[in-house]
Amino acid sequence: MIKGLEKRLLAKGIKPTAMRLIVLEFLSGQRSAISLTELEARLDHSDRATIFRTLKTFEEKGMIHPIDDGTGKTKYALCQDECGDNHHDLHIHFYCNHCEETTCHPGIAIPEIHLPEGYVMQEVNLVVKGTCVKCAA
Amino acid sequence: MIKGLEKRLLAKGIKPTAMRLIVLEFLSGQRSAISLTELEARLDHSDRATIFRTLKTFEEKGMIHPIDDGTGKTKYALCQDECGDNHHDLHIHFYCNHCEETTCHPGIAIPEIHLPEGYVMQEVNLVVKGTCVKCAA
DNA sequence: CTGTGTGCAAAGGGTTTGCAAGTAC
DNA sequence: GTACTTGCAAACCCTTTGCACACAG
Repeated sequence: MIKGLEKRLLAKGIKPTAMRLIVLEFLSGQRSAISLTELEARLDHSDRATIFRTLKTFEEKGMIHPIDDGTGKTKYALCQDECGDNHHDLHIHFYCNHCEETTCHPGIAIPEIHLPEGYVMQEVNLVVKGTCVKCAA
Repeated sequence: MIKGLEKRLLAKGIKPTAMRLIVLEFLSGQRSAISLTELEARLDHSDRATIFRTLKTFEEKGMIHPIDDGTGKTKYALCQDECGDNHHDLHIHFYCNHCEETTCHPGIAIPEIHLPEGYVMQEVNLVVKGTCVKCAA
């Protein structure tokens, strides 16, 4: 199990330290995006700064992507394998007003957008807010 | 001129104080959204907290809407008259990576999004980042 | 030895609140 | 007088950096 995680880190050019494996393992077991503060709380014996830098490293290497869901706290989620280089949040994020969880929905592509003449689009961030399937029941 | 602004405040049920008129006047002359810090800098002799509460009041009364463009700073822009009650950012916001200005584009509707079964959509936040027409030239 | 990773502490940057004085009705 | 605004100050929250120690190659 840990072996698999190590390989994933190495594949992205990240040296697999204990801390990084722990963070990656936690992210793998998460289906929703998680914030730095939340991570710190879940991973005992861990320092905010260290986790922060771990996340930054992961982000640089294209292992995770940051999500700004409008709560003011940046959350992180694992990239899909297909992410490749330009993993610029090319999918929809859903924020549930009830459980306050943010989830990725790679299945739903971002619809085409027609900007006015002269505008150049580089990134798109689409956050849908509402009630998730768990909370709607 | 000030008369017109006063009427707009009264129409929304906001008591037109000096401070509020100043803030509203400034917002009216802005084509891009503006943050609290920026507003404080532009409006001399004004207190951050006062402007903050003024903005909150405006927001509650549906006079302006907050925009989270991913910069970490909440920005505000006047609502269109058509906003009505459910002025939940039903239009696209464009953030220019060059001039760092965020603009509203009410003309571009948010495309329809098909969520998975069981999800209830309440709000949509769509921020497109790139280069605006001014900076692209 | 040398470079990288970690932990503690503290600085930063922005938002938000408490409280007392001021203003309008 | 009563209710609402304003201004100053400070608390807050999260993110980010500095610095010294630990560790691996």
